Amino acid sequence: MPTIADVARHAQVSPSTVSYVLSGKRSISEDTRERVQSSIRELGYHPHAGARALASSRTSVIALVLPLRSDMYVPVLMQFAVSVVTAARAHGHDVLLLTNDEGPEGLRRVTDGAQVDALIVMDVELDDPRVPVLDELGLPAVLIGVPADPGRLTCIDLDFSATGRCCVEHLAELGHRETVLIGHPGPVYQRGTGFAQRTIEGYREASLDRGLDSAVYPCGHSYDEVHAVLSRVFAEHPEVTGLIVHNEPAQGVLLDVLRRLGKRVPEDLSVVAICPEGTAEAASTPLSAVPIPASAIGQRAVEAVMGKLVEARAEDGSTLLTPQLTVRASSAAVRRD
Amino acid sequence: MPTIADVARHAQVSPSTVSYVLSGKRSISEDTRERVQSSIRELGYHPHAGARALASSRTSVIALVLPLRSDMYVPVLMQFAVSVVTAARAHGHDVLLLTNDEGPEGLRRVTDGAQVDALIVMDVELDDPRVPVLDELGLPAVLIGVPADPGRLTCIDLDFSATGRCCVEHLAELGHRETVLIGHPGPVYQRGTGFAQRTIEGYREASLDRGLDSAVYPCGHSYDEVHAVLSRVFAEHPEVTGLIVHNEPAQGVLLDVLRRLGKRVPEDLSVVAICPEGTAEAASTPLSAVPIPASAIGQRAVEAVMGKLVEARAEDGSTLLTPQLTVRASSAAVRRD
DNA sequence: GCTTCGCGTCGAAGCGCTTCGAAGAGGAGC
DNA sequence: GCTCCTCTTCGAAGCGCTTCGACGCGAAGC
Repeated sequence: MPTIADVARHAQVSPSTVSYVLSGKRSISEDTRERVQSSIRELGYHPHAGARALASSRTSVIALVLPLRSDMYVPVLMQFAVSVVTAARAHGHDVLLLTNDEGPEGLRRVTDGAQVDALIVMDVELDDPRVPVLDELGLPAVLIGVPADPGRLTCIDLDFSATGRCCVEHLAELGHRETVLIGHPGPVYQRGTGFAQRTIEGYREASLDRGLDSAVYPCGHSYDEVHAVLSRVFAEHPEVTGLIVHNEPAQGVLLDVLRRLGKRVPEDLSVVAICPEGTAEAASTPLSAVPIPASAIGQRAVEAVMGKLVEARAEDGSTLLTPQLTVRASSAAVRRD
Repeated sequence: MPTIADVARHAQVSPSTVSYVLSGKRSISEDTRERVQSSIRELGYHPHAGARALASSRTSVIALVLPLRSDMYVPVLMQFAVSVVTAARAHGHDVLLLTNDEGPEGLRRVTDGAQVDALIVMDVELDDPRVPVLDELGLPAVLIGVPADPGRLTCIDLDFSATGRCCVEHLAELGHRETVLIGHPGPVYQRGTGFAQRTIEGYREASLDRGLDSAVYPCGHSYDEVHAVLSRVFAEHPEVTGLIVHNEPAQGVLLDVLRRLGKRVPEDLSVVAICPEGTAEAASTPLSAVPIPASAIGQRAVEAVMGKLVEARAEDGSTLLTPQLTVRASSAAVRRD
C-alpha cells in the first residue's frame, strides 16, 4: 500500500501538500493539485483510516445502534438501516453496526475508543437507559424515536400522536362512529415504547374530540391470536365499522381473518393501517394507510448528525414528521341502511 | 480521555508494560498485571482504536456487505446481520455495514483504507463481480452463498440443492406423484441467484430420480400475482397434490389464495415451504418446511473469518449446511380415493 | 526602494499505540 | 566465584497522517 509519502515523492511535493490537496484546508495552486491528484490515481493511494483518525481525531464513521428485539417489525428496521448507510456514504462516512445487547456500555466502548464520530440510536423507549449515557457522552447523537426526556439530544420520528389522530379523522369523515384500534402485543406497551403509546394517545384524543367511541386491543402476530382478538372485538363491539391497525406483522393475516369471520372490507368494515407503504399496497385489499417513512427518517437522522459534526450546529430538538394518509380500497363511507 | 501513558504513570510502569498486559503477548508478573489492570479501571482507560490500528495494522473490525435489493427477503437478511454482529462481538470485533451500491469499489475502499480486517459478503450471485475483487484483495473473506467459481474464497450456505431434493422426497414418501415448485419472481433467476437455481436443480433431479412429474412456476409477492400463478398451476396441472414454496414473501398470501380457490391444506394439497422457522410456524396452517438457518450461517461465517484472521488457517472451501425438514400441519399422505 | 501582505509550500512535531531489542535482577550450574 | 539463563520490565522507534508555524516569493502600497 502506498503512503502519503510515496505520493508526495511521486508528485515532487511534501507530504503536507498532499494532505492539503486531499482535505482542501489550505489553498493549493491548480498546477500542483493536479499533479498530486494524478499521482494519487496512478499509485492507487488510499489514506490509512487509522492514521487519519489518530492525527485528526475524526474517524468518518458513525455508529448505528439497532434493537435486537423480535417484536420490532423487521422490514422497517431494515429500511432505516439501509437509508442511514446510504445517506452516511453520501457524506463520506461509514456506519458501524451495533446491536443493543451490549446496552449502554456498548455505546461507551465505541466512543471512548474513538471508533466513531457520532451515533444514531434506533427504537428509543420512553424511559431509555441509553439516553442519559448518550447525553453525557458529548458526541453528536440522534435518536430515532422520542423518549420521555430527550435532554439535549436530537430526536426524529413520525408524529405518532398525529398519526393516531389522522386515522380517526379519516374514518370519522367517512361517517364511522365506532372504531377499534388493533395494536401491538401487550409487552410492547408495557415496555414503554413511545411510538405505540403516542399512537394510542392520538387515537383516544381524536375520538374524544369527535365524540366517538374508542377501544384499544393489543394483539399478537399469529393467525390464531389475530383471530381471537378480532372475535372478541366483534363480540364486545358489534357496532364497530372502523378498524385502525397499528401492528405490521398482523396486517397480512388480518384481512384473511376478517374474511373468515364474514366481514367484507370495506363494505362492512373500513380498515386503516399504520405500516410501510409496500405492506399496504401488497395486501389482498390494498390498505388505506399512514406509511411509516423509514427512509426519510433515516436520512434526516444522518443529516442532523452531519450538521452537528460539521458546524457544531445545535439541531433544534425533535423533528416530528407529519403523517400522510393514503386512501386505498380498504376504507369507504359507512353505509347507513 | 486517558492515554496509555496516563495508565503507565498511574501504575508506575512503562507504557509498553501496559500494552503487554492488555495484549498478553509477553508474560507479566501477577503483581504488576493487577496493578495495571486496576489503574485501567480506575482511570476508565479505553485504547484509541485508530492508534491501535496504525501501530498494529489490525482494526478489529470486519465488514458486512448487505445487498440492497428489494427482492431479497428482509427478515432473513436481518437475522444474518444480527447473528454476524453478535458473533463478531463475541470475538472482540465490530462490524462495519456496507451496502452493495458502491459495488466492488466499495470493498476496495474499505480494505485499502485499512478500515477492516476481513469481509463477509452476503447474497452472492453465481457470477458475482465482487468475487474476483475479493479474491485478489487478499484479506480474509467469507461469502454467504456460493458463486459459480469461488476461487480461494470460503463459502457458507444452506445446501439448497439438497433442500430441493429433500422437499421432493418428503412429498414422495407421502405418496404424492405430481408436484409443483412455486419459486421466486423471474428476475431472481435471471440474475443468476445461486440458491434459487440450486433449489430448482435439486427439485428437478429428485423428481427425475423418483419418476415424478415436476414443474416450476416463478411467482411474485402480491396477492394478485399469487392468485394468478396458482390459478395457472391448477389449470395446467389438475392432478397436482404437492406444492413446494420457495418464496418467503408469498408464503403468507398463499394459504389465503388456496382457500379462495377451494383447496384444503393438507386434505387436497400438501404444502412444503423453504423459509425461516418463524414464518412457517406462524402461518394459518403451520407449514412443513425446511428452515433457512440464517443465524447458524452468520455465526459460521464469523467463525471462519476469525479462523483465517487468527491463525491464517485456510478454511476448507465451502461449507454447505444440511437441510432439516420439519413436518407440520400442511403436509399429509395423499388420499387415494 | 523598502515594507507589507498573501499565496503556495515545506518541515517538524505529535496523535496513541505496538513491538523489538536490550537491560537488570536473580537463580542454577560448574 | 563466575558464567549462563530465564523472567520481567523498559526505552525507543515507528506506524501514516494532520496541522501549525514559518519561509520564500511576487505583487501591492507608500
